[in-house]
Amino acid sequence: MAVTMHDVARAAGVSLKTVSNVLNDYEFIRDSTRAKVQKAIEELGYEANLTARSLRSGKTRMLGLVLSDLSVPYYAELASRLMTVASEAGYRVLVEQSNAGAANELAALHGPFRQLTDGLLFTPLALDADTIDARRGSKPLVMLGEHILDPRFDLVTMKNKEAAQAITAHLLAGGRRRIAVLGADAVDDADSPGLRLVGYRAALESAGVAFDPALVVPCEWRRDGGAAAVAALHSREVEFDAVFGLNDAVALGAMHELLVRGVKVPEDVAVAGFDDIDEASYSSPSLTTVSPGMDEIAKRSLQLLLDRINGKEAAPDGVHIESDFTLKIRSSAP
Amino acid sequence: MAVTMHDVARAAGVSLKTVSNVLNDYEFIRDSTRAKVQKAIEELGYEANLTARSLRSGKTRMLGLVLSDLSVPYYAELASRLMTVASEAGYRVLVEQSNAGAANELAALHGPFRQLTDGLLFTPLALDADTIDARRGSKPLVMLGEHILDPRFDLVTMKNKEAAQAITAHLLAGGRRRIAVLGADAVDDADSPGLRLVGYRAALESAGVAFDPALVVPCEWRRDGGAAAVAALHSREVEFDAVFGLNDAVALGAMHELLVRGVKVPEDVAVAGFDDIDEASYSSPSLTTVSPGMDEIAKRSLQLLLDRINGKEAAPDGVHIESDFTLKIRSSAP
DNA sequence: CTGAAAGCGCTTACAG
DNA sequence: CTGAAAGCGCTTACAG
Repeated sequence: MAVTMHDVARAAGVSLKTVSNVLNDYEFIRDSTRAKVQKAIEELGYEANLTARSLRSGKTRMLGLVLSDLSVPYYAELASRLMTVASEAGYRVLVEQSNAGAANELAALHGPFRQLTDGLLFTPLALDADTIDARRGSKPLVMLGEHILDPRFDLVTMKNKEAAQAITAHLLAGGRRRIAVLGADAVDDADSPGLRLVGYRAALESAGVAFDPALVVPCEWRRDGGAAAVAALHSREVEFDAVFGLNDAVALGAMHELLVRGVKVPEDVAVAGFDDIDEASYSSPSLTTVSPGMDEIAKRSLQLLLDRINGKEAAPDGVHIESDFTLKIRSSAP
Repeated sequence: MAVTMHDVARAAGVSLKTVSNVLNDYEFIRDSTRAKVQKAIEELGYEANLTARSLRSGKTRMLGLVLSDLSVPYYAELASRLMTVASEAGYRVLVEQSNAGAANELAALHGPFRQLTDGLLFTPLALDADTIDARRGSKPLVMLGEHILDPRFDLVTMKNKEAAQAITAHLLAGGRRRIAVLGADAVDDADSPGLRLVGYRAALESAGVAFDPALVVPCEWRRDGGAAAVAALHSREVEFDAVFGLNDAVALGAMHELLVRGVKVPEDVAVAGFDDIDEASYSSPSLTTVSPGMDEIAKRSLQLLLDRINGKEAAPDGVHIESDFTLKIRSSAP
């Protein structure tokens, strides 16, 4: 049996409430009383029972993080940073992997997972805004990423269009004219791929280069997706002098496939990505990409969520935070 | 206010205990009673309060996972698999990052983190066996990795020595004679680096190749560590025709640095790693490495922990599980 | 500034 | 097979 507040109260010769007051930093306690209680806590090695505290207070001091798959480097790096920031604020992060499945996303939105957390950082990939709004529950919910862009929600996003436009402009400035885009459907939508494609087209237009739908190849946002997309371009005999992978994994997979096929990077084909995961600095050649400001995203999304939890942010509509980006020019597209 | 068991009991016209029996799949309930209760649960949308259940039962159905840094690909991939396996067993995984610091490891071993979990998967890097044993607490604890090899603990390890020996033998069979080892001190100890170094030396000996301490370069097990180690070898003008990075990150960082310096891989220098992270298949050239059986490690370590929690594994001494390895021969060292 | 009491929502002996 | 009661260890009004 663990030591309880009762034991501490008895040892210190005070009531339960007084122990509670000391534990919760209540202001008006006589110094002598506080000292007695703290001495008893030390001597008995008392540790507050978090479960009991949660049951009574209704707060768990855990935050939920829903993402598709923790083994995806971008998510792993984001989760790691979020945990660090959360821990400084006295919170833990409980991760739930959705595998981008609607059923899993729905399950994370209420049910046990939600119950265990005081607020949710949610990267939706399958559900739409109305579905989420209908089941959002009463606890704070902050959306990460671009799948949902709806003023009803708190959103933390990156400047997808502007960043994609900037990196495409960089490729164009390097003399590239046939820039393949890997990871988007030719259909424009408001999702991350769609927004990045819009940026790509805007850059082409500014440079007076015609858009060729044959250069747009849909694929999974993974290394093998990028590799398969390059293979598809080759088998269709589409010519290109640059590749813009809509995330780093796609770009790195594409680069691998190009090099395997004897294509020189960047001499024959320049390669650019998006995310600036750690690996991008250490690939060979190192990968030109966009840094979407992951530190800023981690810090500000967590702060927003905590402000909602503590009632410090009271805007009735959603707050929209957009992180800044920077171009990382490396060897794959100098 | 959420719906409680009281509400369900009232709606179904039964007692609290009966509702509890239905929820906990107690055998001897009349079908008609069970049906009544289930109907009430459905209609009211009742969900059990996990915090209350935990307080009463002393079980949280959460498992702790302590590792140095979730943004390290090997740990991210392991955590992802563990979460998937745990979730199938009805458990969640709470991750704690230690940054390989003794204070953090100690804090994870008891205190709030331990309280929140029914058992711990622990990757110690800083603490020694005696310190851990003194504070291990009463809840199940399974050690991952080789830092602690002590029969007092349940251990899940990989065949470090044998695997390192096998991959070194592969490099030797390819005609390499000056194989640099990155990521070990020249001192043999029983830790992962030490064991892998022992395997390396055993392979040299079998092949009748003399061991040269100048080829052993200590470094952090990260991409930048591998890169720095290659730079150090070059500045010391040590000649070598192969690199064995003691994990994939080191090998990939080393390969990057070699290519940047105009060294051809594998023509001039062959490169091999250890771990078989996803990235190893997609680097350029793709990385020859050892797959330590991460799926097996995830499954068996979790099973062992659950068996301890449920009292199914009662061996008084620690159980030692060793996963099998396979060589992955790729382009960096064919 | 401190105390006595109630109650968060469950599970678990104990009866019957 | 089911019920009434106690209690897990806290926090929170309510008094004083």
